[in-house]
Amino acid sequence: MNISLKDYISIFIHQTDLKITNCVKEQLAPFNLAPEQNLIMLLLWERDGRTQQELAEQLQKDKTTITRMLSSLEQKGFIKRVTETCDRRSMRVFLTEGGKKLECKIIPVTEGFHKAVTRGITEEELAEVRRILTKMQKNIH
Amino acid sequence: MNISLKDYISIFIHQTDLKITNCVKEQLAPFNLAPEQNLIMLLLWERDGRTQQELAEQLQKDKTTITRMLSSLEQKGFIKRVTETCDRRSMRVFLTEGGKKLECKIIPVTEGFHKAVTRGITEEELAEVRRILTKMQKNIH
DNA sequence: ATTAATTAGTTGCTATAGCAACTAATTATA
DNA sequence: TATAATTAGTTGCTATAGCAACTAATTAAT
Repeated sequence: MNISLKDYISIFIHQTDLKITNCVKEQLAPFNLAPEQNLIMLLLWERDGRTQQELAEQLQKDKTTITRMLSSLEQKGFIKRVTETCDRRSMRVFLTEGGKKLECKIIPVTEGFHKAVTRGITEEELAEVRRILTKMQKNIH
Repeated sequence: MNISLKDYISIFIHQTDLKITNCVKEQLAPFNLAPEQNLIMLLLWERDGRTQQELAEQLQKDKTTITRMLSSLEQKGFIKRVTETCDRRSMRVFLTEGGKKLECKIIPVTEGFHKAVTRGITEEELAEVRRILTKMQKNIH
């Protein structure tokens, strides 16, 4: 990697993220789940029946991205969408049986990955990274 | 954002990256340049005539991604691709006049963004973030 | 009550991002 | 030299990611 590019912390963060995402992708592939789809499933395993709007807020993503991720998860048979009767604009997202069964297989993978990625890194160091990244996030707002 | 999701440092890094990328995207939009396309241009402004293979290595990206980014940059008229005579499998990427003219407009934007994102963050803190992120990158290999 | 504004979700567009499979060209090997 | 292996790049596929523009439904304002 070129030195002038590496000097930009933004690019360094971006490339770290890419590597992490690729690794997660690989580990989730056997379960037919993509990394971001997994985040939706994590929220639904905690509590399903959320609206798409709620999912978009919790994941801080555009609603169009959520629509498409849910379409994919629906096609895979992990979730179903039900129109809310009291507000017919809203869609509530529920787990299917297949979606529910996935939980006990995926959680160990997710936890295992987190342990692997933070190996040899102290809680203080993680807190420091969080603190500085938070500062960067605030700087661009 | 949900607490259990926020606890995963990978997700926190991912969301930081998304915010940064969106901000860069906004600043580059007036110049008809996307964030990753800008990285290719940065490399070419430094030295053009690189092969696609070289660009892929320097940006640590898949060659398919590079092919498509270059197609887009070519369509926008910023670069041109020339088949290498001594090895007709290779393509050398050169700046067009339009691509060359872009440099003096873009560099201040890039530098300005870097200054903004690192405002109030010391060199030591940046080095610490780099050190810990590097550790994470190594952990997943 | 009618109109205006807002909200939830979808579709079209573009941009990243990588894997698998492919072509074409070059190099290595038998 | 003929074949095998490698290399550079492209195309098809899927997955993220967000903006603009849209529909449909609901709520607010006149």
